[in-house]
Amino acid sequence: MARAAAKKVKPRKRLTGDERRESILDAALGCFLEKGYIATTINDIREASGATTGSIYHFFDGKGALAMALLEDAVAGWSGESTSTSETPEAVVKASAAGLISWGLKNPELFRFMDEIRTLAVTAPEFADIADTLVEGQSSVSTSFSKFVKAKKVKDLPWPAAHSLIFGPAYNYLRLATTGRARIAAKRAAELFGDAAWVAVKA
Amino acid sequence: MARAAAKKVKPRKRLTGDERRESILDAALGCFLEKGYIATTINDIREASGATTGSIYHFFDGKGALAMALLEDAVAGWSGESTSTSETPEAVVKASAAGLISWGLKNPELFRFMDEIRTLAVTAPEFADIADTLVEGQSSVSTSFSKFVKAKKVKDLPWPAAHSLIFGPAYNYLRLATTGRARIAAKRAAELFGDAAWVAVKA
Amino acid sequence: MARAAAKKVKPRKRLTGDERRESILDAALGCFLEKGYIATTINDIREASGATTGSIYHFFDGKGALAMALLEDAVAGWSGESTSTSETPEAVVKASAAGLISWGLKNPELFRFMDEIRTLAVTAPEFADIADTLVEGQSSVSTSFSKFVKAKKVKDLPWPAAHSLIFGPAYNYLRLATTGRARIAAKRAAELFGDAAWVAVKA
Amino acid sequence: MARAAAKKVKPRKRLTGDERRESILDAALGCFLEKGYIATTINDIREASGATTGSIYHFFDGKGALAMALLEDAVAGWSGESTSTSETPEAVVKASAAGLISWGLKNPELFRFMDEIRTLAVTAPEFADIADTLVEGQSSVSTSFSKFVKAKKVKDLPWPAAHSLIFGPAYNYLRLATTGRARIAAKRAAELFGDAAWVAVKA
DNA sequence: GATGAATGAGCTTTCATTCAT
DNA sequence: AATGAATGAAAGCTCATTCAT
Repeated sequence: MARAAAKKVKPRKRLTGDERRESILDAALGCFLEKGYIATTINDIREASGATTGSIYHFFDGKGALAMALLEDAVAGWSGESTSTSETPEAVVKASAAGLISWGLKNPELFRFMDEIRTLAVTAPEFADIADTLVEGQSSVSTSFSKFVKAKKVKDLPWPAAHSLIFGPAYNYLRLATTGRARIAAKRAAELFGDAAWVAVKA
Repeated sequence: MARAAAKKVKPRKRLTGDERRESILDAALGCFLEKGYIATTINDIREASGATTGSIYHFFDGKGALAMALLEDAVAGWSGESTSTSETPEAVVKASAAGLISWGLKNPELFRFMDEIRTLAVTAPEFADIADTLVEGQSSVSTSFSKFVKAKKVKDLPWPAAHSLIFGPAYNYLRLATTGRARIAAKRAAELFGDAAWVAVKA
Repeated sequence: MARAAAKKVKPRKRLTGDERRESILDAALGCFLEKGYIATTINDIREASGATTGSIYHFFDGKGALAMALLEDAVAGWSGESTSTSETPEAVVKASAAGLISWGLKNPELFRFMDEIRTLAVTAPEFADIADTLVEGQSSVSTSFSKFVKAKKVKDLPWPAAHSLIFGPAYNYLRLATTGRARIAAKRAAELFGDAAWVAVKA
Repeated sequence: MARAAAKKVKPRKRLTGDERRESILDAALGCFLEKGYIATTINDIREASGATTGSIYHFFDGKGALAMALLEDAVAGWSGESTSTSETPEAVVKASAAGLISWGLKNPELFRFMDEIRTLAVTAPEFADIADTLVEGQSSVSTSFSKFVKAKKVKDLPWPAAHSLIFGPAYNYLRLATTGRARIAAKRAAELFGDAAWVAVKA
């Protein structure tokens, strides 16, 4: 007896290797941003990218590897935002906090994604490598800060404490803002938390 | 149709409802702290508690309900730690930040658990109810802060911003400390972040 | 640390054995009618009756036994409805079909319940005993029909065929009516299907 | 976090998608007929088909979807059997009832399956969509009947009543026959119930 | 009689990953 | 390089039934 035929497969566009790789990355990013890393399945990425399961595994070592590839870009983007034109302690500190705010408010879903991975990294071994970066952000500020301490421009604080004073408020605010619990104009927020960071650590 | 009749069973220690309930909660807490909420399975809790699957579901509606029961305790503990003896703006603000630090350093695993659930709450509907509490902490400080604003004792900031300035550094520090990235004496840390909180928001 | 106390138990009204038995039967009937036999759990009955699980099993041998107890009453009710005052072939046949309609439209949920059990009885051994009754209804009509055949008052049909001609339309109509697919005035429907039954089998 | 990597597996016969799909459908049908839809588990189907759980879910959305796929075939078979060569009222009505009988006696297990699902559909939401079709059968007869009413060829009855008079006896008889309670030669039965249907509704 | 905690096999379903084609 | 069928352990959860108290 005739049965409903298996569902028709839509012909797939032929892409070069690099294009396919990119399209998978894009799709993965979209999925991770939209529904979170955990809730995203390989199948979601397959559907969003138009690639096949096998293809995804041909290019990447799995869900974790996809996340890692994307995180590196994300961290780089955040880094770029935080660069100050001047090298004075005040400028560097302010730019660090303000940059985090600017970047986070511009990329709220990316921020949430990073926050999620950061949390997972505490227990998931696959993210152990990137955990430090996610928790502490770019390390260049750490280096600068040591110099400022020696120059007595800022309080003599261990880096974790300084990091918390500089980035903590901004990070906290982004958590509120990216989950719809706060909304100040981005510019004002960047200024506010930049100033606060400097007040908190200046000598 | 009918489920297979129960087979002969090895007799199990008979506990009263409350005892069993407690033993399940304790086991769940242990598992969540050890391997994280997501990685913990009902089976883990079953083994750790000595209860059976059915018993766990007899007392709780599932993994989420267990987490919720535990979180209420956690929030209560944090709340208790943050009470100041005085009601002056300075005392309240300092106690809030210092209390979070004290509680978190005393209960590092509980803090990590809270932090994990807070992140999950962004996407997991089962934690939507408690999300606000986890993100913003006790709301009483929010009320007090409004009064301080009217009395011109603190800066006129929207609560999300103020919350970030007061709790952000402490929260950030706890994240570093509870994952082995920082270690200052608890007392000094509480003082440091209490003072910083006050400096950040005072008028 | 204090935990939410186990939920308070509302004091239970003390009933005599017979009262308790009745209350369980009533609750079971209500549940079966409302959500169907399969979808009803012992827990549903427990909640609806106010009895405890143990109590239910003290009085009945399980879900199946509860259904059987109720079915006997149901069948009796149906039987009662179908009795004709006269014993003429026409009166008996008409009363049989009309009685089924009257009873079914008066007890639509009970009809659905019986229909459900009848279907289950095909594969579920626990209902094998009652299967015949559920499929064929009261057997007294069968006996009468044989006599009518001998008296040449009705067609000479094997009982299954006669049963189908007499009860089939009514049964079919009840299936439509009790699932919201038909609605004729009960009286008219009883007449209609009574007449049709007689036309179908009369010699 | 990550699911345990797949272990080494025993190689399984490789089938094309369609072959595997068919083998699963066949196995499901066999199980449903043998033990009933409700009593059949995915595991039963897995064992009967030789597919793995994952494979079954790869092709179908679950037990309900399997039943639906099979039902479509069943309804189609029934429909095909009921087509009359002539379009006169008498031919159409007779063919409808006789066709149901013929199809049902040829596919007794399929009829039982349909009957089971029809009953379940009353309460099971997953079958709500197909419920009407299962209860009322093919709708084309309904359309024809309206025309016959207008042409005064048949009694002026609402469709549910007409449906019951036409199909009710046949349906009832099939229920008896497919559960071993009746056995008339198929041809005679088709004639008998075809004639009865026409007598019941002709003007 | 009455209680309700305890049982645990069994259910449906998910999904990261593999690998024959 | 690409495909997608196949894998199968493991997850969360259900529920008729038992039995110590």
